[in-house]
Amino acid sequence: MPDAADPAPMNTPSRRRFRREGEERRRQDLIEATLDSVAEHGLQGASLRAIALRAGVTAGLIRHYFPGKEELLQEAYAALMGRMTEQAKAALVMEDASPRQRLAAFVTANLNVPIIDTRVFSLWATFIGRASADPTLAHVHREGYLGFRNEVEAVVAEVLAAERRSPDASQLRHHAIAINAIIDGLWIEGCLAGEMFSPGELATIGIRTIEAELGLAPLAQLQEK
Amino acid sequence: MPDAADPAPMNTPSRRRFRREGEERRRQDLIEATLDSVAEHGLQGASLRAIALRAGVTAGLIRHYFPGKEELLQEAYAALMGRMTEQAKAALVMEDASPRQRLAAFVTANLNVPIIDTRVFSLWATFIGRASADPTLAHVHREGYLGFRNEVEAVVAEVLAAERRSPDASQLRHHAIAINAIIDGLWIEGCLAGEMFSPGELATIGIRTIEAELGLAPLAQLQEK
DNA sequence: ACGCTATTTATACACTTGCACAACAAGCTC
DNA sequence: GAGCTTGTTGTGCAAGTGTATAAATAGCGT
Repeated sequence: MPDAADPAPMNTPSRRRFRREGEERRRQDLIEATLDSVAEHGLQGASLRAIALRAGVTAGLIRHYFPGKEELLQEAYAALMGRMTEQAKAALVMEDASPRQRLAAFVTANLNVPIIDTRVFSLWATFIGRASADPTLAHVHREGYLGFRNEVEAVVAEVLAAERRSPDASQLRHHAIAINAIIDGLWIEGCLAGEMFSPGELATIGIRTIEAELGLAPLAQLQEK
Repeated sequence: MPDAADPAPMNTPSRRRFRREGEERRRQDLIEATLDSVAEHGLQGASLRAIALRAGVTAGLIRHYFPGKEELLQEAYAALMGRMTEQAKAALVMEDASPRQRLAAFVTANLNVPIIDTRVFSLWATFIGRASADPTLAHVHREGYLGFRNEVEAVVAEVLAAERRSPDASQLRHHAIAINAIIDGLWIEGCLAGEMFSPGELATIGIRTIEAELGLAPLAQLQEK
């Protein structure tokens, strides 16, 4: 049986065809391929060859864009964190909404797809497990965490102000820490055991718990039409 | 310069000295060495040779106690989870304590050393990052999580019963989910940024938030003498 | 004191890994 | 279209990986 896949068997240097992509495009593709590899097989499975295969290039090219594997992983983590916090904050920009509605929307957004997602959780856990040993990863995390918490603190301040309450800085900080913990904890439960919860259940629990934490009368039913 | 480190250079088969340990002892040592390796350098750094070096044996021995690396890692994770839930539950066995005191003690125990610990967190995150891809790890986690949540639910039921309140199963479940999330979330914050909180602060926040969630009057100050 | 056996070491092997470097060609500039 | 830059490929290498297996010895039963 002749080999139909190679019609010209003689003198085949047959180097692989390729296209030159813009630098930014290539870097993003490589970072995305890195995140996919890490999510599927962990840091162990994220070899340069596996990443390159996924990105549709050969392994050597990676060294042309990144000094080494470590830097690629760090940039990938930074990109992941950036996307996560960006999505979370996007839920806060609502015109013509009361602070309380914005807080509820924020919680709901954080406790549903696409933020509740096993792939993202897998990535988050894998990277953060190395944060205590890798100062660069630790720094990236710290930035994202503080940004998130400050965002929470700002909304909480608005909500309480709308209720004619004026908490001091310490109380505000405690509220933000607690609310952050509630969202994080429910997010983890949802990512790890999503099928144990009915749709929207986690968001409902989150809103109720946060309202209790802030001492707000639970008027959740009134908002439903 | 003569080699002072080898006083008998001729005929030195010089096989390494060793002691035979009991099976259980060796297995535990290997598991501990595995956890240490994973905590320090992640799953990538946990090579059989690194683990064996830490355990004071040679790499080949591992295959005498475990079918392969994967099984060793699974048993290590199971051992870790077992230890964590055991420590957590230990805080619940208190004689002559009101349900509410037991709940507070449970929260306090979970939000202080040794449960708040960067090494344990690093291990937890590393393993759980692989749980969505490895059914065995996922099962180990699920067991531990449900055990923990049921424990929480039981204490909550006692606390509410002592308050002459009789929640239905759904309310109880929601309380348990929320409280579990609060503890998990604060645990993560403490592990990742312990120096941002004063001693006992997380436990205080946790207790206050949980009491608000359960609708209990905050009599925390009264318990302080 | 002497085997016996199971624990332990040591070595070998096939394979993967990250990185270095030379060869090549895609596509812009003139 | 010729020439040049540089993005991209392919190959090579030393180090490290998990696993297999043979050789050695520690420590028990007798």
